[in-house]
Amino acid sequence: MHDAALERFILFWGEMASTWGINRTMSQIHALLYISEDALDTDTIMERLQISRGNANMNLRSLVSWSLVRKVHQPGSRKDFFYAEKDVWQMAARIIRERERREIRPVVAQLQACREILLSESKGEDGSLEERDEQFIERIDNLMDLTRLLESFATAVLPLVEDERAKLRRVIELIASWKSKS
Amino acid sequence: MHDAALERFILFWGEMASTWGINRTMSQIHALLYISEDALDTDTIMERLQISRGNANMNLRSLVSWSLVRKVHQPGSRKDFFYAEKDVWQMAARIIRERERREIRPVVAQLQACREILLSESKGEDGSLEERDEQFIERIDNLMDLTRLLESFATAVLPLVEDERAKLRRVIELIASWKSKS
DNA sequence: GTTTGTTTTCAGTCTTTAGTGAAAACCCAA
DNA sequence: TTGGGTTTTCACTAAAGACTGAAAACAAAC
Repeated sequence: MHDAALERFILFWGEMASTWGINRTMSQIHALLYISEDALDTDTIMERLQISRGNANMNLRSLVSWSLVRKVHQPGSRKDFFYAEKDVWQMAARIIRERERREIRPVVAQLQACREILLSESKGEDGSLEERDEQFIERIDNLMDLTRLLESFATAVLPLVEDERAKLRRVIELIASWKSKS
Repeated sequence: MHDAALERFILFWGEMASTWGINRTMSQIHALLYISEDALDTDTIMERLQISRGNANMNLRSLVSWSLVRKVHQPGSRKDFFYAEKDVWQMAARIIRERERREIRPVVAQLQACREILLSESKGEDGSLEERDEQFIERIDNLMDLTRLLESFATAVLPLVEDERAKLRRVIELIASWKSKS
């Protein structure tokens, strides 16, 4: 039997997720499904992880929205079954894509907003900026550069993960883009 | 005055951090120090962010342990003052290094432990493994590969950020290591 | 349209994480 | 070694986030 190992895997996978700001239960469900060859239904997951139906439902939907798990039908049953992506490269790619979309992209917008507030509120009588404010803007700009690099890196690295053959070509492009930034 | 912009920057920087599993206040202190040209003392930070002494102290220490902020002395005062790293590339490098050390590195050890439990508990009478368990081990191994790639990527990308001149050389090595893995 | 099996929602509760503030420890100068 | 300024600790409290369970909504079969 491999129950002890599975138990341990599920627990630590959940812990790890929570240090990265991801819901613990969501990650535990993911761990369970990743190891299961078969698609599982909600009741099986509830029982295995000792969680409520609401909790299972919410986190399964969340996993589906991250494209890490998909709903599948099982002929002869009206229930939904859930099956996890098994290719770790695809897994990584999907996590990168979603975090980029949900959490990196909005940062540029926020920084831009700060920049605009600064420009509109900081102008002196003669339209010039104080040194202090110029420095502030410069630091905001530096963060924007960093954020944009992260974004472009994410988009550059994704096809690399998803399509083995495209790897080298994309890395070359990546180097070129780094060179032009420095 | 740039107070509205600073306020906004501090708030959203804190929000962003918390979606990445980083303490909100720690990140707000960091935002404040990053924008300040001068080193600030604990009381100034407490007053500016409306937080308690204990909270300020704890999070400042944490920022120092991440190498994002350093304690500095101010001649004529017995207080500690705090000054944030201003180079965003250094900042990124330090965050990557710490997260790698604290949160990626232990994953390999945990996965290894799962693997060992599996091997020791799953052997049949004849020392062979069931198909189910072999599949489990294979999936654990795939996660270990991914984790190791993340690790090696982190170590490869760090000098690249820290030393502009080493950039190309390291990327070349990176490509080589990817090639040998695929 | 009704029954039956299933999923979804959500107000209330629980758990976990973060923050407070006062007391203790620390540390230097006198 | 004593005193005053400063930092650190920690038991307690507050806030945030996650979970529950029962009721409502839904959907397929009859």
